[in-house]
Amino acid sequence: MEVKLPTFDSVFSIDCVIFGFEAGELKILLIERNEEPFKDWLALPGYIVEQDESIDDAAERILYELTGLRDLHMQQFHTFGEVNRHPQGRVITVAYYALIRINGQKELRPVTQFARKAFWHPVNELPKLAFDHSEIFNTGFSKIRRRLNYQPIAFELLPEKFTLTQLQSLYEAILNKKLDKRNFRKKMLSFGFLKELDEKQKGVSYRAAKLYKFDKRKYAKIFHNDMSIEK
Amino acid sequence: MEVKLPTFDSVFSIDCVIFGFEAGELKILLIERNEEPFKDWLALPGYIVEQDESIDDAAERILYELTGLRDLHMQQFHTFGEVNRHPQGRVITVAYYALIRINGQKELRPVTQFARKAFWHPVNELPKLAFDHSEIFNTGFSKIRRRLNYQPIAFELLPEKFTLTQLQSLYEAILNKKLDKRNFRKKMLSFGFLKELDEKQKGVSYRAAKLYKFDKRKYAKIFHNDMSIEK
DNA sequence: AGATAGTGTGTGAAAATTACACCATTAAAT
DNA sequence: ATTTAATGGTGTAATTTTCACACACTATCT
Repeated sequence: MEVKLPTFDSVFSIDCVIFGFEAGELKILLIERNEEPFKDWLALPGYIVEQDESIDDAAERILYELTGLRDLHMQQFHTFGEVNRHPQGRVITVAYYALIRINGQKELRPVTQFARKAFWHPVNELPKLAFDHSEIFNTGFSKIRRRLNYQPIAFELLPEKFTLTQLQSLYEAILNKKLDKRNFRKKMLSFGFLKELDEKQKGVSYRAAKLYKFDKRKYAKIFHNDMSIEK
Repeated sequence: MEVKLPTFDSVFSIDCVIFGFEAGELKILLIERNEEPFKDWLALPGYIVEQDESIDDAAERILYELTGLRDLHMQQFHTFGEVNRHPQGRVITVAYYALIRINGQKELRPVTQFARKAFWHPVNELPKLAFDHSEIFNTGFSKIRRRLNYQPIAFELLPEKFTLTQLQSLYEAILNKKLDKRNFRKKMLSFGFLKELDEKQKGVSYRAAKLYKFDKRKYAKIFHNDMSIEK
């Protein structure tokens, strides 16, 4: 009964596409590799899965080790399994994405020697990346663009308190198109999950904008099941 | 320079959720296992990936070996990587789905001894399945339900020539809700990718319905980029 | 006091969605 | 020949959603 499974002489890894938003620009997290192959190249944070950890756990651990970032909600979006992805052998990779607030405080500090450094890079004008990481990035970017239409993922990229203009410019950055201000506000507010605060922006040299919060509880109530579908 | 990659002492596999539509019912393809563990249990068609084949190729091969079916367009939809999914060791599984016309002609005939037989089973009242296959099925089913809203996947389940009533009842089976006949027809026809044929249904004991075809070329023209998104 | 930069607001037209019911056609049964 | 059972096929009005569009207000800086 205790049959031993055949083993698979290959490597199983994780790559992470981590989106952030800063200064009106959408960015992703890259590392500078400190190991062959592709030493000195820029790459997505990624590494090998251990045998006794789930892939979700591995994704968290690996991102932490390479960038110092923790406790993000990462979601897998695709698995890359072509035969010749890696110059040294068969590697199968599950790609994850997350969206987070870029936060000056949280320093990006790799805790392994495998990455020399980690930093944010605008998604426009990405340089060539190691392996097939450009393809992985593109796949991930299309996924979140689509997901933006039916999931409240944008709020994970903004500070807790944000203005409607910030929210709009984030949508514009992800969708890569201009939106109409009045229609955007009307629609966002009509969802009913934005909570208007009694606070205003500070330190700006123009009329201060109202601040809003994303109200998870209301969101959950409103969209208990799904958003779309007609009769 | 030629660093050997560490090997991963684990198994990498594929499971397939194959949807078909027959007699007004949505069905999936199951096999009866002929090997431990879970010998004699019902399961999704699935097996181990070889080292020199891509995961997409593996999915095709495995489905063929277990069921005799070939040349479907399978798409991966999720990777299952919990540590204790398999009683005998670490197994990571990429799950694929496909939608196909069930066709009496094409016999389901496993070509390996690993499956005793393969057969279609209605998605309602699925029995307990081996491993975590029930969870895999559920995940896949939600995916296609969502994808139905923005991709023309339903046509893959119908014969080449179909009636609008058949199309509607398929939508109803997937979405698990009744739709309004007039609105459904109006909407479907308004897309402009259904080609009305000069033919009618035969062999029915009531008024014969017009037959339609899905016109891929027109579909591609109309939806070159994407369907949704507002301004 | 004036320049600057971004905030905040409403309406009307067009399009899409929804609700809703009856006659037409065919084959089989009588 | 007539009836029955089953499904095919069609239109309209009310409602909701989407879209296009422009200007006055406020805070700060000089």
